[in-house]
Amino acid sequence: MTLAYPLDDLRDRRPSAVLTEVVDRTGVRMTFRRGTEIFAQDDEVDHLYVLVSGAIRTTRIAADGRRQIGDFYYPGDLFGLEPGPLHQFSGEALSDCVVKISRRSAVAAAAGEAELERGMLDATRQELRRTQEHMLLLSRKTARERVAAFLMQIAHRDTTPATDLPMGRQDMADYLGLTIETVSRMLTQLQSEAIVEFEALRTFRVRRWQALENLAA
Amino acid sequence: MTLAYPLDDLRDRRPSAVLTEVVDRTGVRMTFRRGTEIFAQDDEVDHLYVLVSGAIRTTRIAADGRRQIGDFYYPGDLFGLEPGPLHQFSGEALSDCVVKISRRSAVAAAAGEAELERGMLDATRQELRRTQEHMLLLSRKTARERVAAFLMQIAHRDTTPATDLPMGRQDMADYLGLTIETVSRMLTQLQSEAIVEFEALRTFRVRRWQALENLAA
DNA sequence: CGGTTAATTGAACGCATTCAACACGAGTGG
DNA sequence: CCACTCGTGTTGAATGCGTTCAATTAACCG
Repeated sequence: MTLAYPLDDLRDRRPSAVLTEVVDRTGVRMTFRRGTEIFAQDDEVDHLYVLVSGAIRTTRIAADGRRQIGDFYYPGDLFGLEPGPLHQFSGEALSDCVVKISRRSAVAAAAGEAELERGMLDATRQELRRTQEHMLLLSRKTARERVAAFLMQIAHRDTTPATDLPMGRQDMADYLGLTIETVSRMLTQLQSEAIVEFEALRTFRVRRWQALENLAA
Repeated sequence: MTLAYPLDDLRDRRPSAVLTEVVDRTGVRMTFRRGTEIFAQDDEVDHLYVLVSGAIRTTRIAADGRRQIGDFYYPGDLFGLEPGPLHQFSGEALSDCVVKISRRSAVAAAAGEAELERGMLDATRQELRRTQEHMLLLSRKTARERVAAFLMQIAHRDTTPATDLPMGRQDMADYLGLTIETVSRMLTQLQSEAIVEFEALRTFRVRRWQALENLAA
C-alpha cells in the first residue's frame, strides 16, 4: 500500500475511522446554515462528508409527499454514504454546522484505493446496522416505546447530564413514523411519570434510566 | 491480483456477482429441509451463502418475543451477510432448499482479498438499499399499501404469469409489520377488486398491474 | 412587547389489532 | 371412502392506539 499522505498513526484504527481522519485532515471545510441542504436527493454520490460541529439529518420525500428521516448525524460522524450512484436521501443542516468534504478520488489518492474500499465497507456496515435497528423500531414498537428508544439513543451519546435535542418535533415524528401530536403526547407522558424531564423544549434530562431502558425494549 | 482459481470470465461482472460465482463454484453444497435453520442469531459470521434453489427468510426475535423478518431470498441471491461479527438475524429455509456455502477465507483465497472486499462492499450496499426500502414501507405505508407493495415485489421477480408465494401469512405479516389477520383481509380485498387473483393459498396472479403499482405507491 | 412559528392539548374518528369463531386442506387411520 | 385431526388461513365483532382536525399555549425573535 502506497501512501501519498502520512497516515502511519492510523494503522490501528478501524477502517472507517481512517476515512474519517483523512477527510477531516484533507477535506474542504464548509459551513452550512441551519436548514440548508448539503446534498440533494438524486444528486450524484461522489463525496465523503465528516461532520465537525452541529447536527445533520438525512431526509427522503416519497412521490406522494410522505417524509421520512433516514438518520441523524453528530460531530465525528461520516455521512452521505449511500448504496447507489445517486443519493436516495438529501442531507440537511439541523443547526449551523461545519462539514469537511472530500471527493472519493481524493481520499483514494491520500489513503490508497484499497484503504478507501476497506473504509467504505466498514462504514456501510455501520450504516446497515443502524438502518436495521431503525427498522425494528418502526415495525414492532408502540409510540411510547419509539419515543423512549429515541430519547435513550440521543441521551446515550453524550455524558453531560442535560441532553440537547437538535431537531424539532416534526423531525422526531418523521424519524419515528409517528405524527407530531403523538410524539408530543408521549413526551408529556414520559415527563409526567418522571422518567425524563424537559428543561426547555429541546433540552432534557433522563431522571430514571432503568425505567427508560425497560420502555425502549 | 493473484488468482488461485480461474475467474477470468468474471472480470466484467459487478463485484458481488464475482462472490456469488466463486461461492457457487467452490462452496460446499448443502441441502436444508423446510423450516430448518441455516445459521442462528448470535452465531459468528464467517460464511458466505448462495441460494441455489428454494427460498430463505432471515428472522430476528426481540427480547420480548416480537418477531421480525429481515428479508426473503431467492435462487441466485447471496445471503447471510451482516454488519457485525455476530448474526443479528437467523436464516431459515422456507422450503426444502439447496445452498452453496464458503468460508470467507476460502473466497479470499480463490478470488483474492481485494476482490473479496470489493464484492462485500457491493453486496452490503445492495443489502442496505433493500433495508432502506423496507424501512420506508414500514414507516409510512398503510396495510393496504404494504401488502400491495409486497405482492408487486414478489411478482416482479419472475416472468411466469402465476407467482408462487414461498412463505406463509405469518411470515408476510412479520415482514410487513402487520398481523396475520390484517394481511389476510387485505389479500381478500385486493382480490375482490380484481387487482390480484389467488389460484391457491400460495399462488397468485396479478390482474391489474397499473392498479397494483398505484396502490404500492 | 407584538408577531410568528413551534409545541401542546382536547375531542372525534378510523385503521389495524385483538379475541373468537369458522372454513379449508392435507395427512392419517378406520 | 369417509371421519378425524391438526395446522393454516379467513371472517366477524369489539376494542384501542394513534391519527386527524381544531383550538390553545408556549417559546422565539425582531
